[in-house]
Amino acid sequence: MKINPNDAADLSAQIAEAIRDAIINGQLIVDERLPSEAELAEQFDVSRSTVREALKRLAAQSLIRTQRGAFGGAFVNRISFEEAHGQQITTSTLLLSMNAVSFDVACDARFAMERACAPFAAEHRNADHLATMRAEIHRQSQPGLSDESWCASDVAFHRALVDAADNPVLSYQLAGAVEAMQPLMNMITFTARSRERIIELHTDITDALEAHDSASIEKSLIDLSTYTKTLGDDVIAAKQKASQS
Amino acid sequence: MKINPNDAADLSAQIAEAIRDAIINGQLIVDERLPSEAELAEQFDVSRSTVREALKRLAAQSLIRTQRGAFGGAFVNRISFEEAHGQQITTSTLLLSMNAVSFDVACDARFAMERACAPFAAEHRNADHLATMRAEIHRQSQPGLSDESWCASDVAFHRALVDAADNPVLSYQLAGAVEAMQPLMNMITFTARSRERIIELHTDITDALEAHDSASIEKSLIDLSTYTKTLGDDVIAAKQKASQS
DNA sequence: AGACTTTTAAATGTCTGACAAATGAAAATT
DNA sequence: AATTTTCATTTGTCAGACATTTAAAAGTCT
Repeated sequence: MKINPNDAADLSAQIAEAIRDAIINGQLIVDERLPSEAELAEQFDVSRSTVREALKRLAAQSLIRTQRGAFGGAFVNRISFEEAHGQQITTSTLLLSMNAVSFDVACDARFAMERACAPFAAEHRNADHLATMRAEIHRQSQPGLSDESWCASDVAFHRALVDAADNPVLSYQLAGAVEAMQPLMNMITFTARSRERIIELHTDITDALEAHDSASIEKSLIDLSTYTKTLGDDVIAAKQKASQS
Repeated sequence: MKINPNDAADLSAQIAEAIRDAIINGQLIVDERLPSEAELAEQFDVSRSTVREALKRLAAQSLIRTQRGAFGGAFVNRISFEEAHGQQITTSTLLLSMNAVSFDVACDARFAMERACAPFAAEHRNADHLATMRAEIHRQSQPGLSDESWCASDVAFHRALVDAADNPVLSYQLAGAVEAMQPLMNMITFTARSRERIIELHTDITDALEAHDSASIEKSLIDLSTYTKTLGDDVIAAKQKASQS
């Protein structure tokens, strides 16, 4: 095996790419052991350090795992939903925080995706989902709840709604997206009155879910989206006013 | 700066995590230069190789970029939608291929998310989007189109629909999800008759988009999803029959 | 024979020191 | 003033060494 020499990138990046390709197109299958670092170094005709840097790149993407000791080595990793989820959140969170995404755009995207799972949630929801959601609503109605706890409960509520769709692919994609947008959502300071309104909508959503009424879920989610955007606009307006004075 | 010594993980992983945290919580801002490898080695009290492995981990996630030469170094990278998109596709593709996701589940998820952007697409679509979609439909109706070209055109069509929503966050999330599921979709062998039916639905979608008719877009997408699942079931049934004989 | 301990080989993790290559600033030259 | 050269800095790569971990293999004891 030899690396394309006319490619300008670093050797370690090229080697990482070569191995990544081999994994993606199935030349290396799950749990298969890669050659040892020394062997790879010989095959690619580079030093062991360079091979190691390449392997660390792959490890950072959960494509491989390494094990020390005899009969250890680097193995193709079966990436789990949890790992993928974690990576998606890191990437998406940074993407949003670094690219000046407006609150409205993020809000639209978040609730649009959530709405997508309404029909499935309405069909597959079980008692556990409903219980979780009602428990979170109860928590949200506690007086003196801190902003962090409020937000955490909000995430848990929506997470339960997404999970009710009983589709791991949908859960993975949506939960990642929703969680990544949380920092943006946290810009909002929730007053007692706005909390009350949101709890109202959460209750509507849960009731509709219990009644298998997909259309009502979607309607309430649209209302929630609109209301959240209003709150966001207020915050922005207040900020602008503060900066002017 | 010192690393928690009671943590069992590799030093390079710990250092990568420490720097990643610093980036995520804003202690390091975009385009800021990190200390040189030698300085980091001193700060963390490890060798330069270990620091380098940590930096390669971060580079693999597009969190930093490096530049050689005097006044070069590692800089906090402003992750772009393209980069994030690419990473999401790699992760999601592997996740799906390695975890035995059923065709129906993937199909449901894919079309559910696409449906989510229908209202926005209906509102924001412009002539370019419609032109792209009609061009792809035209391509799809060419006789003798190879399976690869057909699939590529299908992706381009749906990509245009997603982009019509004019929401970069939605585009990023959905395009990534749709693209990641493409390998699963490619299991299907599209006969002339099934292509005809899909083109019909694509035309319906485009017409509805032109008419700003969100409900009809959603309805056609549901039909398309149902029909695609039928095709998938046929393939699976044919496979089972083949394996039995 | 079977259970336990010790040895050992193989692999990753880390460190040191060196040199190559790139790169932009500063100095020297025209 | 413009151009060229020098130079210091930094990443990229290499070679070799040792530490640590690990499971198989060999040895030992009951």
